[in-house]
Amino acid sequence: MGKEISQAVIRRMPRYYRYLGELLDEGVERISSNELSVKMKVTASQIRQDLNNFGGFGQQGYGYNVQYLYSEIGKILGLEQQHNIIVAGAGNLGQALANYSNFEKLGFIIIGLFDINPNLKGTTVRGVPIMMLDELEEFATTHKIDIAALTMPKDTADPLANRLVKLGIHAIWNFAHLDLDLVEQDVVVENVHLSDSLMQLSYNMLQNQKEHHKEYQKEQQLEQQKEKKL
Amino acid sequence: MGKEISQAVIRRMPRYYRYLGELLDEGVERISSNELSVKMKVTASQIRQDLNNFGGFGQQGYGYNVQYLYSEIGKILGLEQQHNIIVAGAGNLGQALANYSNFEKLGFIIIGLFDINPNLKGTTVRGVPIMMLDELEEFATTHKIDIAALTMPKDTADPLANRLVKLGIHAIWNFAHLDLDLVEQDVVVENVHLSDSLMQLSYNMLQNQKEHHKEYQKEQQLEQQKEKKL
DNA sequence: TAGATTGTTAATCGATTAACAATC
DNA sequence: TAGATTGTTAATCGATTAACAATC
Repeated sequence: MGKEISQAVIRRMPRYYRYLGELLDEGVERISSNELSVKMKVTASQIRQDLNNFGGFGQQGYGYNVQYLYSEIGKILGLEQQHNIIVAGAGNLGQALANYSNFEKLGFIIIGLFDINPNLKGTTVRGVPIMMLDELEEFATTHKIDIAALTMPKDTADPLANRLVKLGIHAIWNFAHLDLDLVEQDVVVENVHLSDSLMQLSYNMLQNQKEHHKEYQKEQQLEQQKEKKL
Repeated sequence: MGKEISQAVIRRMPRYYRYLGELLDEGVERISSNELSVKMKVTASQIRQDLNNFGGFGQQGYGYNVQYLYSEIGKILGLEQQHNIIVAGAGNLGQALANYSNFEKLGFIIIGLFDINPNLKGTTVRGVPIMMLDELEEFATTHKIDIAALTMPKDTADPLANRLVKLGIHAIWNFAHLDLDLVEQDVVVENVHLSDSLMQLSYNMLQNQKEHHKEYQKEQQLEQQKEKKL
């Protein structure tokens, strides 16, 4: 019952949320799946199908109320509750995350950074304290931690992830370039593999170039044929 | 002819590449699709299908030569050529990218950071110079730029992206939280939307909790039934 | 040669799109 | 009421898995 909603659908929800947020800012009150589909460059059918996985948020003959739909998608994505995040690894990436104020607007609050570099001990990033990793257990007893972001080198990620899970953290935002090998089940992991993303870009660049080259060759052939005819 | 290979397949290629690299480091000489499928937690069928989009890299009765397959996938992903990257936005994220040495191992070299903050002018990150955005055009005439990473605030992303495209850069690695609106076609864009990723994590956390709650309730019911019987 | 394992075709499954009756 | 647009069912398309003949 309540068959699982596919991750393909889930991945699209934040994008809907973003567009609806923009419409809200622009003061738009209502929008039809068709209008939205044009803006977002997807089919209206997909929008309606996606939304109806979660319930009927629209009204025949009217469309969707932007404010209402926006807040409903927020609820679906769990944004009405605050999420406390710790970042394991206070290197550049970790500090970049702590500095990124947009997460806060969505209710994701970074409450602490952890590292092993003693030089960082006691310093802060945008008011967020950097602590030593061996203070983690103590910190966990006095703070509610919902999500741990892993931004440390990949060779230390596995044991640390398992240590975090033991502390009761069941959501990991993994920036380390490996697939975590977790002892315990039912931990939610979201991977951000930047080099994978870069390689995908690289592949698509290459394809793009190849297509160009083909087109160029075709043009050349046509020109040669023209010349022959003259 | 040569029907397009789906992005679903492309997205998996870097992961194959990563696992093969690890096997190579471990000195493993050959591997069957079945062995690899166990390691990677995918089906052997998928591995063979994916690879055969690009050609027959294996040998019946033997499997795949790790070294060979690794290098072939590297070629497919365009890793045998160097890619020069500039980063537009030398904030924390931009600097984090410049500091991340792993990209270099894959042939992605960050050759310059650009920002509008005059305090950053003349400074460097890991030897990479930070320049002012108005020096961009000049820099482009003297350097080959393959990829531009956008890490600046989203309201400046669109015009800058179009400015980059005009300079002949046709690959954009977009970290700004919007869908770029590009005037010119045939630009390859790879989006990294960190807040989207975080929202997906949030959704999955919520689902996970709900399932737990259900299981817990079931257990409670069972216990109550037991008690009644006694 | 016999055994193993690929490459590839066929079957299944899931996701997207189209169509339209329901209804505001 | 007539027009618009949803929610939903049906049709199509694509991706994944299974099966097996080809072949090393």
